[in-house]
Amino acid sequence: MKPSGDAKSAYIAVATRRFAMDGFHGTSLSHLAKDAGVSKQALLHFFKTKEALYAATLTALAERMMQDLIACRHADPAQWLSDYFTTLCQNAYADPTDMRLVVHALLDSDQNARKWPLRPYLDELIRITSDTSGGRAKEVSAQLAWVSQMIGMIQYHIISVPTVSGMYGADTATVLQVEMVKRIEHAVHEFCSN
Amino acid sequence: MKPSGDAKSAYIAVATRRFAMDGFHGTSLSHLAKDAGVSKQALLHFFKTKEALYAATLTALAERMMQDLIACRHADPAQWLSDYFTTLCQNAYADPTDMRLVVHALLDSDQNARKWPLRPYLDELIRITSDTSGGRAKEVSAQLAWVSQMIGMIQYHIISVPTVSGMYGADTATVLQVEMVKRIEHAVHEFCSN
DNA sequence: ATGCTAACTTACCAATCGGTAAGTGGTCAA
DNA sequence: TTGACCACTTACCGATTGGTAAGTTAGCAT
Repeated sequence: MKPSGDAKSAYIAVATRRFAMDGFHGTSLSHLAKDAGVSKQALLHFFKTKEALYAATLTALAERMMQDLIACRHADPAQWLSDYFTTLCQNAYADPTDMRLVVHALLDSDQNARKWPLRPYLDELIRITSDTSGGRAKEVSAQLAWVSQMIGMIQYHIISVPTVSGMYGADTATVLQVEMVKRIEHAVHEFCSN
Repeated sequence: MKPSGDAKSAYIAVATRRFAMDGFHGTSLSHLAKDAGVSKQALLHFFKTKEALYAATLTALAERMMQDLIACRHADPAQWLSDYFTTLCQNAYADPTDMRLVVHALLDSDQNARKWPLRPYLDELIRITSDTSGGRAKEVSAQLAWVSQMIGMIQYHIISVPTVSGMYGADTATVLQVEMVKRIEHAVHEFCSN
């Protein structure tokens, strides 16, 4: 028996890297096939269209994000958030793929916003936030705003690393990374103890 | 005499909108020509390649960003930053073009990072930040980190508006916008009076 | 009047795009 | 053994891509 699920998820992995690097329009089925070492139609056998493959990568991304969040679970919600955001940032330094994919998807999304798979992840983040002593004192919209701010500063920071490194040098970029993690911790602390 | 500069900047304006919407790879010369109401070769007459046109839009973008920043000049640097960041965000609600273009450029940039035209703008932002009472007490890397955080949260927030609107509804998105401006003001105040 | 140049146009190009059609070879249950 | 099915291949398709070549038209200095 051929390992059907394996091949499929292997294709998704390849597509994830490419879509994260070059975006939807910058990625062709030929490139993906070449990366995967198969013919273009091998991909189209599992995913009827390029859009379907893209959607599959976004779904897999959403599951990964949710798992990473749950993996950081902590009794103290403030500690949970602090751990999650800092590790999210640190991991992205080693591999910015997922962060880049999210931002690409945000820029693309008008057509796929309705079936956006990251909503459960966002809802969970808001729920944790509302459990903090600072979040309990605020309205839901304020919690959403804060979560949006945190995710925004991290993901934007990650995608700007190559540019910052090109503009100010690799050394400055490294120092910035250390400083950024400090700012994340500071932001969580400042929000949760308010 | 044909208005050479006018046509050229008109093409840049059209390209700016398209590139901001669909990114470099998602935009074709045919689409741009159609938008501008001329033939494809009219664009190639002024810009030898698609990349050259893209670079021109980024240069124009950088000048616009710098002008907007200078336009908010204020004797008190903290007030200057507060005014600038809030108006930047407010204007982007009406027209997110420039913010989208910056993010697209960040995702693209590996090849064009060396000649990135937004550096003077960033330098000026850092200079203003270092003039604040909070900035004076910190190292340069901390100022860069804070500026990066602020720009990141604003630009990411802007590009996520369609998605948030699709996920939580237009009403929630509107409330989020109001809340986000509050958070910007809060962040400036918190940093500058530290 | 003439020649030069800027600002275009139509015509055309090879390459690549996403996707279809029609097989091919292996594994499986019956 | 047979026949169905799965994972995949080669061959091919019209449409579109960025870009070249060769005009064409207008204004302007001489």
